[in-house]
Amino acid sequence: MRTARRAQIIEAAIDTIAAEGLARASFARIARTAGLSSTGLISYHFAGKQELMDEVVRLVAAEFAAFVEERRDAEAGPAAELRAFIAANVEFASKHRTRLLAALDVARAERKPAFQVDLPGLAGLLRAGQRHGEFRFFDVDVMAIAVQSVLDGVLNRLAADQDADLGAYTEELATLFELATCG
Amino acid sequence: MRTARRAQIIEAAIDTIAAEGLARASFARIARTAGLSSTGLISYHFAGKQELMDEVVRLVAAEFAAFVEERRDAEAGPAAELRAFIAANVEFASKHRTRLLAALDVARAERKPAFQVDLPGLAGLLRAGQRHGEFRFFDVDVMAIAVQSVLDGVLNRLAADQDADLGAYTEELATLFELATCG
Amino acid sequence: MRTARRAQIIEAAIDTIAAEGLARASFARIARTAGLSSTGLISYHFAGKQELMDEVVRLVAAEFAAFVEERRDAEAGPAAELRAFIAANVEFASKHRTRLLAALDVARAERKPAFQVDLPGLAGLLRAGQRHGEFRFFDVDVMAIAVQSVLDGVLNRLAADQDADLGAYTEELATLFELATCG
Amino acid sequence: MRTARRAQIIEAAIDTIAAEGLARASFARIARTAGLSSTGLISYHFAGKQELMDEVVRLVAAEFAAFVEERRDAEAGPAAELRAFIAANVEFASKHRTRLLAALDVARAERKPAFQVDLPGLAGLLRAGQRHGEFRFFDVDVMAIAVQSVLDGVLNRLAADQDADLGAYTEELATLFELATCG
DNA sequence: CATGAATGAGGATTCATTCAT
DNA sequence: CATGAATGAATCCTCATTCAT
Repeated sequence: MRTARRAQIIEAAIDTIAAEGLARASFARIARTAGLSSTGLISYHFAGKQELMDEVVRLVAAEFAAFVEERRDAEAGPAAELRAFIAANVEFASKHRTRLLAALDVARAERKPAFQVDLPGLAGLLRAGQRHGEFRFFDVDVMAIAVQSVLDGVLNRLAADQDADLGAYTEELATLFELATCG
Repeated sequence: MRTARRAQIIEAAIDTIAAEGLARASFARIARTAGLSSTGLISYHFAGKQELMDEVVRLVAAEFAAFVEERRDAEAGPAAELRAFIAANVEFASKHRTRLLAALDVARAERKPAFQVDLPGLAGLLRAGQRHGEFRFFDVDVMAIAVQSVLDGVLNRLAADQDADLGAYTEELATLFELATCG
Repeated sequence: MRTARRAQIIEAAIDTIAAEGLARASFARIARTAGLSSTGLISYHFAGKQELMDEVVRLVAAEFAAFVEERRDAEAGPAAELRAFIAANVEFASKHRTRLLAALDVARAERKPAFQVDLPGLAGLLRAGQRHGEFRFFDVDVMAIAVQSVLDGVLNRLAADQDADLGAYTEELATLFELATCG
Repeated sequence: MRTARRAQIIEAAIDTIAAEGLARASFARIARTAGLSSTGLISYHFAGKQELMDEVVRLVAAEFAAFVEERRDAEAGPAAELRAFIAANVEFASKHRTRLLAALDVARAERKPAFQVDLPGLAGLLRAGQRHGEFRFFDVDVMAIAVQSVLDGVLNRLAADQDADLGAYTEELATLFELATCG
């Protein structure tokens, strides 16, 4: 099936980027990772390298969004939801380090904010908290960027130090933003 | 003079990376930017592409550190100092977007934390605040990463949207971390 | 077919080395000789220049060994066999000057004895002759080197003077070593 | 003095060729070996790389010829003189391995018989031996090439195995050619 | 669909040589 | 004389992409 091959190649691209870095993720190396005998197959299934890279970002962003969405509990109130959001982020970053790392590499190289899709949701959550009176009045966009950035930074730390204490990060960050938002 | 040419080439590298992206910052393009007649001249002045890239990061990191250092006021107390640190960061990012962007591109591609040199200083500041009783007890390393990451995120935003309101960012972030640290 | 192209490139390499010298046998010139449209094709078929050069030596050494082997007559006795060996060498050098010249160029540049593979066989022949009592007692290794070197020298002469009298060389050398070995 | 600098550069060229191989003996490396701070100086003192290489061969060939000449004893008779010639050759090769190796590398790359200058002298010696009746009638040119080639081969062996037994080689080769010439 | 050969542009780097100082 | 900067051609090699089979 067309879709299966595409998926296989995307996976190989992710693995290659994570293992060797974006700069060394050539079609040749991706094909080798995928066990394909020709780079021609990649060109056949993707319009160009750009499309393959776009798909890498798109796939991981979708997985990420789904993962986070699953762990939301809209009825728990904004503060609890923010904590859940942070926990879900750290958990995803920890469980799918490779995928996230690859997607961020690509997104950064293209100078696009990694998972733009996510930001509106996060901003909405923050705005809701302000309406409920649970959050103080801050610039929602700046706070959203802040949350996003900090989670990004944690991922980088996880990339460098695989044995970092996951639970500790979650607690520290949840507290940090609890204080920062609730004033 | 040796130093002048090296500096010129480093500047051209910075401009090229900022304008075209790290992936497209070849010796040919850097030489063109610098107005050199040959890529050979770059190789003459630098041991290899790696050295040139290292110098880009080193130069900007040094400028950045000096800029921030100048704006410190050690006698103002940790909280005020943290605020000054954040302000200096945002100001540098705003005034030297191009340079910072280029340096971060390189540092990220090498999967090295961008300006690692800075982190110890920041961590020291945070620890001092805790000793003074001005800051609550948080994990200093996580908080340092958080500050760093958020400033990183701001830079990215600045890269995308050149007209962002600088003062607003500074105020928002200063408040954010004031709350987060003082508890 | 993979093998055919490789063979074609090896042949082109041999011709180029023989015609222009090893130092000028670049991929570009080899590709031109072979009628290829790109040096990239050479890189596609060989892991690197080293591999191509190794194959040049390996191919010619194999042809040479086969040629000599065919002309051996183990039942004729060591003295006659040595003569046959010398004759085969001169004949090969004469008939395949180009190939031998190229292979020796490469082997020499790498400071490896040209056809090391051959030496053991030659040494064996000499030792057999000593056991049979047909040869006097000399240092087998030195004599092997001597035979090899003289044949090398003849090739060089043949390279410079294409019209040299083949038969005369064979006779002279056969007599020379007959006397030298039989004492 | 002009001559002194030239000599210094030639020596550096010899050392570089011997140490790194002809292919890697660039002006840059030769200048480094010589302790010069610019390759420009080499170009100033030599019309081109060709001239420098020619001088390497010329110098060593002259030293070699002088060395051999000193050890000749024209009154000892052709056979003894040939033995002395061989001994002198092996001795020179052993004492000045580096220089000889470099010169031969250059000469071979240019497909010129290494020390053509020497051959006439050797041929004369052989011819004299035939006139005296001490040598049998062989083709003088072939025998001269043979002697030369064998000594070449010995040098190569010495290059690979620095601890080879010098005296043994001399004895073996002297005997070899005594038998070969006297018949 | 898949293969592997082919293409040609572009990559960093090394080279001998020139020249102003 | 000596220096070191500059030049531009040439080096091997990798790349994404195309195409016949």
